Order: sequence, then C-alpha cells, then structure tokens
Amino acid sequence: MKLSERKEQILASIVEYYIATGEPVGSKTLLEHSPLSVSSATVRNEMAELSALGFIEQPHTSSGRVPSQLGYRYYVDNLMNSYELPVQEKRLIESRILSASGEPQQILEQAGQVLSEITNCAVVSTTPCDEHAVIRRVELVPIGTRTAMMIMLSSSGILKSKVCKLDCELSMDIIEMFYNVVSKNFIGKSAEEVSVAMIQTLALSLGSKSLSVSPLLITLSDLAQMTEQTQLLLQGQSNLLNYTDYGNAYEIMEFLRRSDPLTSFFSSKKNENSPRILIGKENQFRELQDSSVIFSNYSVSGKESGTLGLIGPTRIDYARLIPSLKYLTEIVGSIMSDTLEE
Amino acid sequence: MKLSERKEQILASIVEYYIATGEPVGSKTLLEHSPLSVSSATVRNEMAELSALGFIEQPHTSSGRVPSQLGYRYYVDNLMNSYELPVQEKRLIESRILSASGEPQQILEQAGQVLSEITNCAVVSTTPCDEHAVIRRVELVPIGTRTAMMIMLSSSGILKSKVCKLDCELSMDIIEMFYNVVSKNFIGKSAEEVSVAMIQTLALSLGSKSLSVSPLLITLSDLAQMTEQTQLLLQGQSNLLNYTDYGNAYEIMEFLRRSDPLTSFFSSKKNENSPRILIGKENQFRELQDSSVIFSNYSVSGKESGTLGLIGPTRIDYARLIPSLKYLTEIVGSIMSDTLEE
DNA sequence: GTTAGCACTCGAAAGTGTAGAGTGCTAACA
DNA sequence: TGTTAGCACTCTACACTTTCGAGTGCTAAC
Repeated sequence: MKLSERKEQILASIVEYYIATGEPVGSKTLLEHSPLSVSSATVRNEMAELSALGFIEQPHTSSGRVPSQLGYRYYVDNLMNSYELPVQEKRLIESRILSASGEPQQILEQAGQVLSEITNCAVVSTTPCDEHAVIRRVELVPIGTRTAMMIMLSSSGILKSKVCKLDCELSMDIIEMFYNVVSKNFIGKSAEEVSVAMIQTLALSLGSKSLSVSPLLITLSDLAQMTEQTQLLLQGQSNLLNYTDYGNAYEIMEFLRRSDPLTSFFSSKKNENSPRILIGKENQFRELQDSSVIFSNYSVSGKESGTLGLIGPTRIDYARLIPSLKYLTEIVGSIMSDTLEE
Repeated sequence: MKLSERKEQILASIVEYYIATGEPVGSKTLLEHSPLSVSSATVRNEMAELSALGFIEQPHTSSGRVPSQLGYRYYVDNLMNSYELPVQEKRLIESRILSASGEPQQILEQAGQVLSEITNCAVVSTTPCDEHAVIRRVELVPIGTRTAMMIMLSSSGILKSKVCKLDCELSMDIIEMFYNVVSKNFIGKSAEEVSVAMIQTLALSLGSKSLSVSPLLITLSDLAQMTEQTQLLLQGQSNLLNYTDYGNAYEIMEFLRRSDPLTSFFSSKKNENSPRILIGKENQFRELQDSSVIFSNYSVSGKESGTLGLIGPTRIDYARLIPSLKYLTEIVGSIMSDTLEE
C-alpha cells in the first residue's frame, strides 16, 4: 500500500520523534518538529486515517500516537534515509577490531563490543560455521607426563583446544602413532565426519595399542564437535536496562543467555539476504515480541559464515543502526578472510 | 563485643527472616518464626537495645527492624551455622565442571555458570595468575603462506594464541630460526621478562634476518603480555535483576563490566585468608556500597592463583553461599592442579 | 525481669481533585 | 473539497488526603 506524500511525511515524523524521545506524539508536538505547514486539525485528520489504516496506535484514548509494528515496517521499507557512517568513525572501528588477536572468537568479541557501544543494543554474534570446513591441522602439546593439550585448527580458521589426560605416560611412540592416525584419517575430513562410530572402528583397528591412544582419539572427537558447533556470543545486555518501558528486561536477558534458540534461528537464515530487520512480532520468539531484531551475515572468503545481530526495543534508531551493523559485518568478514588468505 | 544469648537469638532470627523474605521484621512476626518463649514486649525491649547498639535499623519509625551492616557482620562472625553441601550436589557440581575442556578459562566458565545458578548472584572470577609462571612452550602453526597462528603455553596452564601476519612467505628457514630464537631466549623465562626492549635487542642481534622474524617476535611479546594479564570473567549478572529494592542494577552491571577495578582488587587480596566476606560499605567501591562481596581464592599446585567471587545484595544467604563458594574454589583448584601435575 | 495495655507513628494503598495534553467532531472558510 | 478554528470531551500524571494496620516505646502492674 502506498500512502499519500503528506501521510508519509507525518508517519516519518511520528516514527522519528518517537524513536528519539520515547514519548507519544500529538498533533501539535508533531508540527513543532516538522516542516509541515498545515494546522494541527489537519494533522489530526491525517492521523485518524493513519490510525484506521493501522500504521499508528494510541496507548490510551487521549494520548499522542505511537508507531505500530506496521508503521515501523512502512518507515523502514519506504521512508528511512540511511545515515552513512563518517569515514573517521569507520577508521576508528576498524582499528579497534584489528587490535584483536586475529582469531574469529576474538574478532567477534571486539566487534560486538564496538557494536554494543555505538548502538546501545544487545549484540549477538555467531562464530563462523562452514559446513564444508575441514580439519586442517591437529597438534598435540605435552604438558605433563600424562597430560597433553590438543589443538585443532579448521580450514575456516576456528581454533579449539582441550586438555587430555592419559592413563599411561605419553611416550614419543604414542605421539608418533597419534600423528600418523591423524594425518591418515582426519586431516582434510570435515568435522561432521568424525563420529563416535568412526573413532571406535579406528580404535579397534589399532589393536593392542588402542588402549593408550584412545583417550587421545576421544579428545579429538570432542574437539571436532566443538569445531563444528556454532557458538553464540552475547554482549551489551546491560544496554537493555537503559530503556524504560521496555518489557521485562530480565526475561529478555535470560532468553538471550539460553542461546540455543537464537543460534539455530540464525543458522537457518544464513543464506538469506541481509541485513534483515524483524520488528516486534515479526520474529518468532515470545520473549522478543516487544523487541526488534536486526541481523546481518558476514562472509569469510566469499562464503556466508556467521551472523551479527542487534536486539533492542522496537523503537530503536533503525536509520542509524542498520548502516553501522552493515559496516561491522563487512569489516568482520574482510578481517577474517584476510587471516585465511593463502 | 559479646551479646547476651537472647539478643543473639533475636539478632539471628532477624537476619535469617530478613534474608529469606526481604521484609523488615517486627517483634510479633519474629516470635512467630522463632522458638523464643517470651512476649512481644520483651522482644521489643531487646530490639530497642540492639538498635541502640547499632546491630539493627529501622527503615522508618514504625516499621520492623532490618539488620545493619554491623548486624550482618556479627551474624556472619558469631551466629551463622554453615550449611554443608550434600554429597549428591557436590557430585553434580564436580561432573559439570569436569565436562569443561580442561583449560583454565573453560573450567572457570563452567564453575561460574554453576555458581551463578546455585547462588543467584553475579559471579566474577579471575584467571590463574602466577608471578613465577614461565613460558613453557611456543608453537607456530602455519595457516596460509603468510599467516601463522602462534600459541603460547605457560607453566601455569594458560594457553593463549594469536594470528600473526608476515610481510613475506613463511619459509621453513624462518620457522626454524624462530624456534631457535624462542628456545634460546624465551622458554623458561617469565612472561614479565619479555619486554619490548628485549625484543628490540634481540631483533638487532639477528641482523639482516630480523626483518622477516620481527613480526613473529612482536606477536610473541603480545602473547606474553596476554599470558601475564589476569582476566576477569563475569557471569550471572542477570541474577541481580531478581532482587527488587537492590540499588541501581544497571550501575552495578556497568561497574562489573569495567572489570579493571575488580581485577586489581582481587589481585591485591590474593594472599589473604579466604573466603573473605565484605558486607556493604566494607568494600571500597562506591557502586557496591549496597552489595556484599564474598570471594575466595583457589590454588593451583599449592599456590594461590586466582579468585572466585560472588556479588549480590547485602541480604544474601551467607550461610548457604559461603560453603558453596568454598567448595567451588576447592574443586576448581584441584581440577586445574590435576591438569598440570607432572 | 517480664508482661499487658495503650497511645502514637508512619508508610502503603486507596481515593479525590486538578492541570494539561490530546482527541474527534462540527461548522465555517477559501 | 480540503483546510481550519473552536469546543466539548477523555484520560493520564501528579499532588494531596484519608484510612488502615503493622509496629513502636512507654508505663504500670505482676
């Protein structure tokens, strides 16, 4: 549906004023903050129609208007002027992210930190997950006589490590055998392929030696699983406390902490266009019905790999946040790709 | 100061009832929840004296009494019966922590998770920091032709890694030279000793080859710094939102996020007896004047290494939390020590 | 030293009144 | 026909008052 130009102007004013102040907008107030040169009565008439069409709502009979979910949607789709990040700020952001250690986790952590600061939203991000990633390298670093740290590196740059305890001394023999087994059976395989069954078969084939190697193989399969699993990072939750009249902050924070639903939600959206904006009930989660979720995927080496998302009240500043999020995903992707470039 | 037995009994009742309900306790209510067989008037007389002595306070003239900071202190020092964790729960906790990867960070993360669940407090913990720890191992894992991941392992079990980008190809030559330099100059040294000056001197001594190795050395010094730095982990903040009438939760959460003050606070207390209990203004932080902080150190291989801490309102259940915290520090210490055992 | 009784205090909750922002409708106007 | 001024009406926020009850301190008697 296409609104008249004046209605659009009024709707945009309502959305922007409400986003800025959190106060419902009356016809008079609106005129004070808009270039419109008509009387308040005219505005009232237009507002009544916008109400009837469902674009704006009244918290109570005699209060100003507030954008409805539909109103926000129309605004985002048709009226919003995206604000472009100034180059200076881009530089600043870039340098902060480059100060991270270069590992995906750390890059995301820095990016999330920056994003939560500039957006005042909660930030969620998923670690890169590439179904076609393969195990590139496995290292075994002895720590004690019976303990070693195993490190797994995947082709998508994920590094995981785990301490492994053995039942017997970790001799050169065992280490050598382990590396042999690894290079023959694991390197170049995807993490998914490393199943418990596969480990068992392998252990059997080693015969008597399997006893000493099997703790290592179990650790290896744990690592494969950890590599395969997408992790959800959560930052800036405390930002949500700043919004008064924004539902039960505790409930939202608890929901975010339970990470699983969001992780699978993001994975399912991985190949769709981004950024995606879900306003209010457009998202499926009961706990986020009063929230907006904006998310965008970053690509590592040309492949969609993970997601950065923002969560805040529906009255967040879409025009400012969307470009910020977009820039952050671009830069996260490019820095991660850099690391992996051959 | 020693109170009479009856006063002690009354104080204990007040503290316990108030901790349980959050409601100020009146003389009548107190009798309903106490085995005391005197009249409410007698209790009132005793309460008046306890007020005069500063052990309890009245939020307003005609309301029940609430323990003062001094009252809590007396309770914790003299009246509290520590509750012992049932073996079953201990088992459960242990198994959850053992499921972590064995790295200090992960162990702490699990422990913090458990602790925040059973205490309903915010949990802070510091990674182990051992001034006498030395660099045990440095590994260089090539990722691309010009990128490599460097991994540093300290004798206290800390594992840090960073991606390093080189200006030229990472040849076998360079790798070999790097390992040489490392084993000659870094292994067995403490992380503190790795200074910028030292790196520079070293680079100079390598002459023409220094150009290709120096990015690696810089990364090495970054890693040394990361190893040396104590990190603060923060969990269960959202628990704090559950306490009504508990100051500005946002302010507290922001304070916890700024981690530096707490990190240095904990480091300064590392060699003191634990657990330590700071009630209300007994701690030095303006933001935590209405909170209690309970912390306890864990030792790895016999040396005090890091801290687990709980932060909540002054009316937390000391009798229950202190044993839980104590048990968690014991188990964290023992699991970490296990990993390092030679 | 303990207790019953009583007058007193004060906060929480519920009720009342008012100011002000905002509305919808109508009739007049360009 | 679209715009506007005017007006009666609605409803919230806020301040103020009243009431209720939990709790107190004090006193006199046991």
